[in-house]
Amino acid sequence: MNSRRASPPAAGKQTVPAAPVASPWRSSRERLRDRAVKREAVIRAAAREFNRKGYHNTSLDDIAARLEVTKPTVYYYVTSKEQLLFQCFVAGVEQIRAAFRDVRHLEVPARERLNAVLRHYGEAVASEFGWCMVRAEDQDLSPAMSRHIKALKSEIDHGIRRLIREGVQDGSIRPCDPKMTAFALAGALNWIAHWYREDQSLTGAQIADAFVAVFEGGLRPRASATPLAARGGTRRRARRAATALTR
Amino acid sequence: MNSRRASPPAAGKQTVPAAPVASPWRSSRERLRDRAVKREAVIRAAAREFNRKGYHNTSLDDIAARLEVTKPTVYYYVTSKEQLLFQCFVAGVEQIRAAFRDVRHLEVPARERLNAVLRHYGEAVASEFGWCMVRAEDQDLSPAMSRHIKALKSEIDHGIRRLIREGVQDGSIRPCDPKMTAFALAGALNWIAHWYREDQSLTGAQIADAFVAVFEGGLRPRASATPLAARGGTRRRARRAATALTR
DNA sequence: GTGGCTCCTTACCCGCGGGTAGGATAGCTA
DNA sequence: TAGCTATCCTACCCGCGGGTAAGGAGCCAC
Repeated sequence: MNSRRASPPAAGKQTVPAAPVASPWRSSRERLRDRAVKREAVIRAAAREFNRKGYHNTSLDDIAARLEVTKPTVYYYVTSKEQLLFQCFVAGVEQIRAAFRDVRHLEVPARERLNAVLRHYGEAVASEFGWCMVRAEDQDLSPAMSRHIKALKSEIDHGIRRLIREGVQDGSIRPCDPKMTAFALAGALNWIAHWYREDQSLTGAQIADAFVAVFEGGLRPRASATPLAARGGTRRRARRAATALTR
Repeated sequence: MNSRRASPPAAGKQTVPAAPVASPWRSSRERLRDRAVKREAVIRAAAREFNRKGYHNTSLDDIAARLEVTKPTVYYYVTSKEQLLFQCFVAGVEQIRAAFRDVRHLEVPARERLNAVLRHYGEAVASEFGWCMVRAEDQDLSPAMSRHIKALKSEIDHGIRRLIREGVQDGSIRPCDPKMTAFALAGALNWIAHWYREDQSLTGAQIADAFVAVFEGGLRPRASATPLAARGGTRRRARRAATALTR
């Protein structure tokens, strides 16, 4: 089930999106014949295209063209477009489930475990499967698959809530509403899939780190100042207009 | 340009989604004839359908059926499906722009102004235009409209960053990276559009309030405890397994 | 009452894209 | 050499849905 480690030939990282992704069919002469590898390549290619153009704007001809094969070949490895999306989703979500498993037995406060999960979460969302994982709409899927996906999402959601509750109990997280807090955290991370592009300067992990820092510390200053966000805090203002648009 | 205040007849809030939305064509006899009102009704109906089924899964026949008219009638008020999405987007984003205008001249610390904006932001995302505003993909739009939408989104993004910078300067917000912080905040709020349904218990404003509380305080406890998220914080753990799944 | 305008209809076009039918080719087995 | 299977192809089907053509019913001006 988790044989998703073996990546295809990988002909070096190419930032030019026009170039075809590393494809097992590359030299039509000496074709490899490992079915699983090819099937995986199909799923990866689909993920990339969905990522670039969205599910509905990607045709199976597009995906096939990327792999330098024809549409029926894609259908040889996959039964429908819907299943393709589903597989991409599962590939992405599996990374997050793995993160939960990894921290489950760490002997550190819950907040640190939560942070570790969120970091992997961010990486997964920034990965090539991020789009599919995050934006697979249940309206695009059959009821059965929709249920399946909802269950997986719910599992992750409740995993985060549980870590939050544990953190509140062991004192590493300040008291809060686990449900809404989980929504806020997951939402911020999910949203990465909407703006992140691989050719960006930051990696998924770096973004996740930055977000975790924001979540941990909060906006309000730690030291002293503004005792209760009280009324007349007008003082420091005034030089506002001057500094507004500079840098 | 901002004549978007006048809402149609509004025959009471109906939670049953099957029932048609309040429609000016309701009684086919005495039809109103104010063009702007009808056009607006078309846009609202489109927003509702996009919200329910997504852009690509909504046909113009669906929208027309909701209004109890035929497809060409819809085309009488709108030139294309794309424009429909764009109008929904603008309607939503205008609420947020209004929030920025409202706080611009308040004489309070920047953090409070930011909070006010985020509250309105959350309300807008939870509104009927939330889906369109947040999930309108530029891949679905012509280059021209895509540019337009990007510009509006960028304006909002930079508005948030500016408030954060000002907050850091006036001391109401602890030092942070404005860009990443803005991404985290906006992402969490945008994500509301993915899970919020109108028939839910919480209103958009309540959700936004809860999120703002999380952002402000942060996860780390305020008082004492865990000086620097240091190493061996294993102590309080142990009763973990017992309390994990209770409540 | 006639021309013209607004608004909405029925009936249609047509391309895109998911999905399939029915072979070819290549390699393995014997 | 024949035969079988795995893999990939060319050629096709067909429904959905965006968008249009053309006309008819009400209404107003003169």
